[in-house]
Parts: sequence; structure tokens; C-alpha cells
Amino acid sequence: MKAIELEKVYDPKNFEDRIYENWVDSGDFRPSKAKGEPFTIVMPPPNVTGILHMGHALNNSLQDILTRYYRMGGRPTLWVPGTDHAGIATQNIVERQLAKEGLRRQDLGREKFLERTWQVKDKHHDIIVKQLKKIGCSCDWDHERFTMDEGLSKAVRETFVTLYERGLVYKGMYLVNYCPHCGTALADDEVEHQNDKGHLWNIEYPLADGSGRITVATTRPETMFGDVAVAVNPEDERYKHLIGKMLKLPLTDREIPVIADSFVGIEFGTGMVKITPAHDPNDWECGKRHNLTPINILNPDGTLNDVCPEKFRNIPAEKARFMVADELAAQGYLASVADYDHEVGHCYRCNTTVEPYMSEQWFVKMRPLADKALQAWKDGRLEFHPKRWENTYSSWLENIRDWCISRQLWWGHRIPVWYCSDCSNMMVKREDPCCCDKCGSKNIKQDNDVLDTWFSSWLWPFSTLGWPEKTPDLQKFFPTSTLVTAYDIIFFWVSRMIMASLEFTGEVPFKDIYITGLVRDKLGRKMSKSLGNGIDPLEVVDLYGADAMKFTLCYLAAQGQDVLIDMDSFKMGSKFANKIWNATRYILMNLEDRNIVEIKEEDLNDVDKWIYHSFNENARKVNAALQGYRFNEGAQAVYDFFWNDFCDWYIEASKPELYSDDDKRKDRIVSILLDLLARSMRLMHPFLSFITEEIYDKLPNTDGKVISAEFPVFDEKLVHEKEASLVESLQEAVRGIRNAKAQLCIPPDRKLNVTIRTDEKGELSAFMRKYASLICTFSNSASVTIDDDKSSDISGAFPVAAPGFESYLFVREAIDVEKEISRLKSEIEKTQALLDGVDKKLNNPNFINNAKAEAIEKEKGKRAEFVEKIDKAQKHMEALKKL
RNA sequence: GGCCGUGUAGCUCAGUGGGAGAGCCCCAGUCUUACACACUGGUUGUCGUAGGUUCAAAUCCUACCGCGGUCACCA
Repeated sequence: MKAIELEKVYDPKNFEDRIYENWVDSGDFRPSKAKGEPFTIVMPPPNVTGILHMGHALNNSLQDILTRYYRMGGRPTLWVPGTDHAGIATQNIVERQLAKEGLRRQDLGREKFLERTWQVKDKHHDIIVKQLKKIGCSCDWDHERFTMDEGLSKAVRETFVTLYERGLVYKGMYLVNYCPHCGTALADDEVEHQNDKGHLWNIEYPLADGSGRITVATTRPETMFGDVAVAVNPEDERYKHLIGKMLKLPLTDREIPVIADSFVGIEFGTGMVKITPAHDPNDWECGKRHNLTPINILNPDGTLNDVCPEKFRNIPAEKARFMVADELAAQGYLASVADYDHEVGHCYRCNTTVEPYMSEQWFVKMRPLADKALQAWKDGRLEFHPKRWENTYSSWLENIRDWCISRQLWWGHRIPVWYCSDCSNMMVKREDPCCCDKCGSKNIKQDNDVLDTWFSSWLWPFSTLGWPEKTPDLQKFFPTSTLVTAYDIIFFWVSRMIMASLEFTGEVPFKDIYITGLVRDKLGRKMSKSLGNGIDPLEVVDLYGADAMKFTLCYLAAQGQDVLIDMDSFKMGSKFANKIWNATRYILMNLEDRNIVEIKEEDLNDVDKWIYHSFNENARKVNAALQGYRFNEGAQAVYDFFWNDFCDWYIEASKPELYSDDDKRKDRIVSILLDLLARSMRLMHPFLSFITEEIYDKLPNTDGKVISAEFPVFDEKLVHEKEASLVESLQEAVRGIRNAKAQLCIPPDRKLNVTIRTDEKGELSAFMRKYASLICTFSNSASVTIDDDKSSDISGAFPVAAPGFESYLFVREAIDVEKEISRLKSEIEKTQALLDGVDKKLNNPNFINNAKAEAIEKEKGKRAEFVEKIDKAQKHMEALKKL
């Protein structure tokens, strides 16, 4: 066999793209034809016009790890990628482009505008797909979907019409959240409340009979033109006599009544509230209770309309607010103004202040859907990881309100409803009608509005697999296995998918829901454009490689915890990848003239058994971690095994054999090293996919690709407890010698003679004797002698204690006796404190009577250990004093 | 205000009933025939505060303090 040369420096740029292309070309991401339960994940579709951020990187890294793990586990595995059309966001982008050309969408007309939007979508789509590929997602691109694809659009129509038929979709005039900037209604959860600095104005309204004035408090004086009443609490003694009286509405010639309603707080403000049903949710409800006709004072663009006095017309509400206040002051109606902080709704897409706005919209009746979703959770058909998110889920469903699904946009699924202009018949149709199904008129018009983007994404887990058709994909891969997403869309998306899925397929869309943390900067702040603290995943890939990014994110992704990172954080993964690269490079450069031989169990020595034992234990940990969604534990296990055990100890221990003159020994060790390397690549593949594939391909002892290799599982045959514990003693001896030398300020290159005296003659002493030369090499000593019958002369030697044995270093040079004595003193003190603690327990009858037998045994063991340590340390001190 | 989370080494965080851990940082040494993105050794903690349960608490319970999130708000 020839030596294999690896590039001297680990550079992921040399192979990541190539390997990704190869995976795609060979169809490695497609589900296998294997039997067994499929593993399916649908990717939360990113906004097609968005840019991939660290949240996506985290989310998709974890999905990739799961997908690769189960794929290697032999299950047919499908990860469905895709994007959503992001109605408002995408339309905003195109409208901004148009604005630069001095155009509005109305200037183009609906058809031309949509054409242009599709072009923008296509361009952005290519970017986002490229990004997903760059970070290494092993999703099946043959299954890629877009929410406005033909099939998914059909699913949307089917859903809308069916819900309408079931009485779960209705149209009506309601007060909705309206964004004047985006020009559309929003759902309740698309409104973000922020604390804004405002004012509380006290305004006086005169009684119509001239008997005086009352004072109302408001944060929005401009809405007074929509006032239809003033309400007081019926229990409020101050105002009982006013109920039923009329008031003159200042700046207008209207009169409005004083009414009684218990929603008014007696304590707050003046205890009198102006009622503006068309512009406040509470007033809307109050108005309904009292049969008051709402008066709308706003144009759709958020300016005051013709209901208002002329001087305020066509002025934005926020500006008009102060003009109205000034006018009121001028006319003597303004009693006072005070600063006032309050929560104000803002559009989650453009941050404009949202107006409660009266309009005709389409709604989904949510209660029946929510009840099913709640029941599925109560039945244990759904499980959140971490579990606490179930509270969020259930409390939202319990307090659910109807969902406003119509949007006054052009980009999206147009509502499948047609109106006849001749007989005003309304038709809700799966297929476009040609004429009115009542009067036959061809004069029909489709509803102008489109549906909320979430109305298509809530179908994602089954619409992507072909629903409403009963496709083979749907039958095989639905319900899906796991959903991985961030907690900020549990309401928007997760719960709605569950509702839709239960309503239309009768099944939960997924059993496990893994909720990731949010990626934040090191100060704990959300990454955002405005703060400029975002990290671009592509920049991370460019600097450190996709493997480094995925591994680092995974290593930090403790369940339920946010991930705080900066650019330097990724050095961690990068250093680990570099370590893997170099360890491999070293082994492969030593293959010249070697032969791979079969290794049987009887060929393994104690150290070999130890490393296989450790590998096996870590394989068990990784399997358990990934099955339980404890990603960081998996990453830690592979890191610890490969770096600490394999590189730092096993490879070092193999060197004497590797450099011996015995070809048989050399073949043996090389074969084992290659075997461990191959196993490690398989174990690490989900976490570091590219480098493991690149190396696996180069290993002479492997066939095929690691992506489709078998994942290591716990193997009873690899358990070697006894050897593992013996090697740990060896490590203890080596560390003891190294420590002592360092503490005595003896340069590392000064080699000492060492005698190791074991407490007993037995397994340990035999083992130590067998591996004396290894201990010698590791500790950089001149010689290591094992003395198991206390026969050798140790006078003048410096002792180092350990459980079961003691090492003696022959140090002739003057050492700092004082310093060493004080070190031993403090060691004795520390140990004595531990011993006292143990004794306290052991002398406590309650402990002896109540504690588990094994706990007592453990305490006794500890006691013996501490006593021994103190005893040895004391002897050492005396020995030192004699030096 | 309700609910949820969180407070462990200088920093970022693991650990969830029985001897306080990792990575980074810092200090000292080493270019030892893969790796200076390395190796060896070392320093660092009232495990937020106060009670309680327990033979035993960083770990369970209660209260409080700090931080964060989320839902809902009364003009």
C-alpha cells in the first residue's frame, strides 16, 4: 500500500462545493428504497425574498444532523426543502423598486405587476437555494416546493372552499388591524406591540343643555370625529345623573349621548371614555352592545377622510392628532395634556403604526379547529421538545380568536370567490367559473383580495407531498416525523399546521416538535439589521467552512437555550475540523508499504480495547443524544472522543508500534488506526459532513460514501470495562509524573528515572510492568521501573501518590523544598476537608440507615482514598524535610 | 399584570439529589518525526440571596432580587 497525501493545510474550500455537487448528482439526498419507517422532515420554508440569517443556519443545521443521522440509520429519509411567497414582504420589495422608477403598482395593473413579481421571486429564489446548498443541507431538491406552485395553490383553494362549505370560513364587516403603509389588513398575531411615548389629553365636551362640561381622557384626539358616545361606569356615583344626557361634540355640529357601560374603569383617567367604535377594539365591542353606528374617519392610506372637518382632511392621523389638539386648545376645550407611555401596535413587516380599521374581510372560524388541535396534544399525539412550549401552545389555542385571512395585496393566492355584477350572487369555487351559476351572466368578477401567506404555509407538511391528491409520497412520508423550528412562530405556523392537518387529513402533521433557541449576539441581543449585529452564515462558511459552522452551532445548541455567538465562536468548530484533518493526514502518511490485516479480538491489547471501549461508549451517547434532541451532548461526545481519547492518547500510544521494525506490528497498528478513523468518520458525519466525506473517500479501508454508510451503534462486543480502567490508571501515572516535574520546575526535556510502586502485586502491577515503556514515553522519563514487592531503593526519591500505586521520581537537583512542602500542606488541608465531609456522613446514623447501599459504599471508598492520599502526602512531606 | 425561562470560573455555557466541569481567555514552558487552528502543566467559583425538604441540595420546594422572553392590556 502507498502512503496517501492530504493537503498540508485543512482548507474546506478545496472540497465542500465539490462534495455537495457529488451528493446531489448521485442522488444521495433522495429517500432510499429501503424498507422500514421513513423519517421525514419538512423544512420551515424561508421567505423567498429574504436572506438566510443565523437563525436559518441553526435551524437547518439541526435538521441536517437529524436527517443524516436517520439516513445512516437505514431509514428512507426525506427532507423537503422549499420557500414561501411572503406576500407582504415580497410585494413591498417590488413596490419599492417601482417607486424608484416613479411608479405605483396601479400604474402597471395587476397582471403586469405580478409578472414583474415572479421575476423578482425567481431571482431571489436562486440566491436562497444557493445559500442552503452552501451550508450543506442534505435536503431532496427533487422535492423542492414553493407555496405558489400549481399543486400548492390547488391545495389552498381546496382548503378555502372546503372550510367555506363547512361553515368555517366567513366574510364580514369587522374592525381589523390595518397597516396603512402596506395597505392591507393583518391578522392579530402580525401586530407587534411596542411601548411608545405618547400623550394623554383631557378634553372637555359641553353638555347639550348648557349645564356644564364633562372631561374625557384620550391618547388620540383626532378620533373624536368618529365619536358616537361617551361612556361611564354604571356604578360610578359621580356620573350617574349624566347617563342619557346629550353632549356637544367640539369642532363638529354633532351631538352624542352619555351611555353606561361596565367596561369603563372608574379609577382610570376621569372615568369617562369617548366611544369610537370604528377605531378602537374596546369601543367596537361597546358600540355593538349599545347598537351604535360606527363612524369611520380614515382613508385606506391612514389619512383623515371627508367625515372630518375640512382642514384635517387627507392629513395622516398622527399629524392630525396634534392639529386637532391645538384646535381644541384654541377653542378652549383642552383641559390638560400629560406625557403618557403606552403599548401601540405596529406592523410586523414594516413597523408602521397599525390602525384598528373597519372593513369587510374574510375570516376563519378557529374554535372548532383549535379544539381538535388541543385534543391531539392532550391525547399525547404531539410532543414538544423542550416540553415547556406545550404551555405556549395550549394557552394560545385556548384563547384563540378568529383569523383574518384576506389581504389587500396582489401577490398571493387570490381568494376563489366570484361576484355576479348582475344578480349579486356570490360563488365560492374550486375551479374558475365562466359565468354566474345563478343567472348565467358572464359579467362576473373575482374577489380582489389575496389570502394571508400563512394560509398556504399551514398546509406545508401535506401540500408539499401532493395533497389533495393521494400521491405515493403522501402515503409514504406523511405524517412527517419531526418539525424543527424557532419558538417565535409557534402561533403563526406550528399550531396552524396542526389544525389544518387534523382538519383535512385527520392526522397530526408531525409527532415531535423541536423548538430551537434564538441566535443572539454575545450581549444577548437578537440579531437584526437595524442593530447591525447580524452574522452572515455565508461569511462564516467563507471564513471557517460549513462544517465548522454546523458543528459550532450544534455544540452550543443546548435544549431550550438561546445561542449566543460572535464570529470568533466558530473558531471552535474550525479548530476541531483542523484537528480531524491533521490526525488523518498523519495516519495516511504512514501507510507506505503497509498491508491492511484483519484484526480479531485476540489481537487487541489492553490499550486497543480501551479505545474501542471508549468509542463504543461515545457512540451510545451520540445515539441517545440525537434520538432525544440533545444536539450539544452529541457534539460534545464526538469532540471528546476524537480529540481527547483518540488523538491525545491513542495515536500517541500507537507511535512506538508504528515506528518499530516489525512489519507485522506495523500492519496491525495501521489497520486498527484506519478502522478507528473510518468508524469516527461515520460517527461524526452528521456533525461535520464535508470533511468526513472527504476523508472517508480517501481511506483505503472503506467502500462507498460515508453519507450512506451505517451509523455506529452501541456494540456489546466492544465493552472492555477492565481494560478501560487499567488504562485510566496508566493515564493517572503519566499525569502524576508530568505534574510533579512541572511543579518542581524541572524542564520537560530533563528525563528522570522513575519507580512505580504498586500497593499490591496483581493485575495492576502486571499491567504497569507491561506498559512501563509507554508510561516512560508519555511522561518523557529516562526509565520507568515497576516495583510491586517494595524491594527497590527509593531513598531520596520524590513521591507522587495515586490510587493503588505511588510513583517515585529520582530528582538529584536541588528542588524548592519550601515551596513543595507548602503545596503538600495545602493539598492535605483540602483533602482533610473532603475527608471531614465524608466522615460526617458516615458517622451520621441517619445516613447509614437511609442512604442507598451503593451510596454508602461509594462514601466508604472515598474515605479510604482520602485517608490514603493524606497519609502519602504526609510521608512525602517528611521525605522532603530530610532531603 | 398573567405565564415561561434564566442567574455556575474573567467570557460563552454544560451539569439536575451523593467527591464543582468544558471551550475560550490568562500565566509558565515546548516548533517532542500529523496538527503552534498544536502539545504539556497551572490559576480562577459564597453554583443570584434567604429560608425550607432531605442522612445528603448547584440540583427539589417557597419567597425575594436581577436579567430575558411572551401574551394581555384601560381610553
